[in-house]
Amino acid sequence: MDKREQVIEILKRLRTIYEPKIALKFSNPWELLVATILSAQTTDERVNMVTEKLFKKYRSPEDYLKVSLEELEQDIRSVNYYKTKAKNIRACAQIIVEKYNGKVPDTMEELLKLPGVARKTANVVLSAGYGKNEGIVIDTHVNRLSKRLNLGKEKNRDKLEQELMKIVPKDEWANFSYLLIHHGRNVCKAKNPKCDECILKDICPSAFNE
DNA sequence: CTCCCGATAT
DNA sequence: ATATCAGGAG
Repeated sequence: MDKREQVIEILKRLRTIYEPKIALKFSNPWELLVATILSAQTTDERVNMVTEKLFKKYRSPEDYLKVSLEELEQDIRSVNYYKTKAKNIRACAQIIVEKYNGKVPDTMEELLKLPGVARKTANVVLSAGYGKNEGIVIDTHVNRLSKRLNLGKEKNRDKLEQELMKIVPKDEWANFSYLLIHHGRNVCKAKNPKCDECILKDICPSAFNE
């Protein structure tokens, strides 16, 4: 079985147990951008807890500019790196209000110019926010599972993304990312993966062999 | 490579 | 106590 066929089989199986959707809660691209910035090194569950209150208090990018940086920091204090993230969210809001008329950009090029936004965050906004398949979301889970499943071996995340883009059908790029992320959180965990109950164990080179 | 620097699981 | 969590910037 070559890698392309292996990917098809993996997608088929994971689709029977997960929805290929992002777990972050949001109702527009701006909220998605904020939630994704908050999600760095933080579980989606915690981000959703924070944003549930946050999005009621701050409705638009302008609202984030009306309060002090310290107040925004306190409102997101339970996520990791809250000071850096508060600064980045504020700076994003400023740029989006001034340069983009309050609308989050919908191209990779423009998104990458925003502070605190690299390819991972940009790919999330493009795929989950605008329905565009520009690339593959490479987060800690996609990175780990790709290596365990022997789909890619590049250490550099941008190179791994290029490697995976060659073996995953383009119309499945977004689905691939979100299915692997769900599986990474629930079964194929960084520590103590549950290989015995894994739906992929018979085709995984790393099963029971960590 | 280091810094950022909270909450939770083990 | 320590590893890890939907990372990115300097």
